[in-house]
Amino acid sequence: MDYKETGRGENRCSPHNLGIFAELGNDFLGILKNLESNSLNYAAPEAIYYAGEPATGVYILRSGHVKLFKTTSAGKDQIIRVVKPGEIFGFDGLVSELYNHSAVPLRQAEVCCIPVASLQSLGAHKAEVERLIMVRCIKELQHADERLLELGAKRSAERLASFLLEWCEGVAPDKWTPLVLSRLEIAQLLGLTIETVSRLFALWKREGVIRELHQSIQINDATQLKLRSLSN
Amino acid sequence: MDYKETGRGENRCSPHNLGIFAELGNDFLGILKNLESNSLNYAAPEAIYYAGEPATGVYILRSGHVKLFKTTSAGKDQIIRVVKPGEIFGFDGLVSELYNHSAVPLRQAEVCCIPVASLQSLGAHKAEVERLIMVRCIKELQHADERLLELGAKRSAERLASFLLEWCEGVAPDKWTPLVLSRLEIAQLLGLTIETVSRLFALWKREGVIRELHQSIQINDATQLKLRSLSN
DNA sequence: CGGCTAATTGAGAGACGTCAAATTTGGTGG
DNA sequence: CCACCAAATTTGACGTCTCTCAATTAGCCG
Repeated sequence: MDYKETGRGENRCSPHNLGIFAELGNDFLGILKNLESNSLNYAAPEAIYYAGEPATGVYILRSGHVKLFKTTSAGKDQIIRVVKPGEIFGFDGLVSELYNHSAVPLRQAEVCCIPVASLQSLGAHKAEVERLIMVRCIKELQHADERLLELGAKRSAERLASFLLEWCEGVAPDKWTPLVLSRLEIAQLLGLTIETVSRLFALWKREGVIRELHQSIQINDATQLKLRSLSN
Repeated sequence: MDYKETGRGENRCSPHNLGIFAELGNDFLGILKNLESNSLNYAAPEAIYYAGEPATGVYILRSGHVKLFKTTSAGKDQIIRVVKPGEIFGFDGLVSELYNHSAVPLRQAEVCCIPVASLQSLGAHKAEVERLIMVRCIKELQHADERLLELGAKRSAERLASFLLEWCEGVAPDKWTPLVLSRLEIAQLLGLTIETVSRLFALWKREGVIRELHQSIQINDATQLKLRSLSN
């Protein structure tokens, strides 16, 4: 499969796998199909959009992962959120002219792009969509609250432990979870440096709390990790 | 005026000064008046709601300030947001059972409480309200993004400088702005300690960048402060 | 196998936190 | 108006967590 810029498919989004909008039922899916929504493929280093660009589209992630981040005046990145398949992102355009953050795939991402203009012309279904977006927003706000607590009130080990637990949430203890983020990206997410993240990984691997193979991780001792995610 | 618990007025909210909902026009204000929305007064140490309580109401702040915060397992507070008059807060109930954070007035707060149940029975106006809440949410999400950048990627001086600039935003350079937060609360907002905040204040006052009198501050050298809010 | 990038590891420095004491502030009652 | 008290703030000395800088190793792809 070719995910280069030139290889990006510009097809209609199929009604399947539309994540949040699936709740709207097939009625809506039909409508959405008639919108000029495009399915787009992105590879790792290329941006879906940059902070400050005109916010023309709302995106649904269909596969892969997307990191949303802001950049300091010194060029330091802070990852705001990692988007998982089925989730929506980039809805700044519903409120403001420009995107508030940048969006880049972690490795690869297949997204469905819905122009903001299309959402305005939904007629009877507009309210439903706005309700769904409202619900999604509130949930994200709650998630942001949690992240603010992490960054503002916790130490490095607590942050990393929380992150790993969340990342591997719902995975069987003996199963491997692909760690799509590099050390740098984990550091940028947790407000730390590559080195501190690396040291904690090394320590916990030596202690047998976690395991890592290729690009995947496994939580060996969840109890211990939960312990370390708590402020003592 | 008595803001003690016992002195809390339980009147209907007048249609004036309803902040975000004002956009809905008088039509809606009439409807809102018919809802069982209560005007409530709170004084500093008493909570409007606590994290984990059933999220039964949505609030509009009519006067004063409210801090929204989460508490660590170690009892450390992180202030998520400071609510200003006209703003809405506590809309977790539209999505989840329980409040996700706690809400306490900084000094005093007059709020309008709208039961979630009432919002559900708005009929034709429900969509309008949900749209307004969606818009508000997106804006708050953008604000949260900025705060995450502050906490994750900036040093103490940069955080405090940004905060002061935002707090005094739109105030004439020779006017005083009431600093409603204590040193502790500023520290809890910025993810620092009382002492570091105090030291920075002392330094900047010595340098003549800011001034402080009673509980009010004034930015003497905005250029210098902006300089210090940027990552170097 | 070479060459590049990511990750690891070590040593040292610095920013911020912690602890404790001194000082100021604001409110209260004489 | 002043004295007094409790709480908030300031200030200092010190500790430590995390960053910084640098060198080494591991992983990956042609």
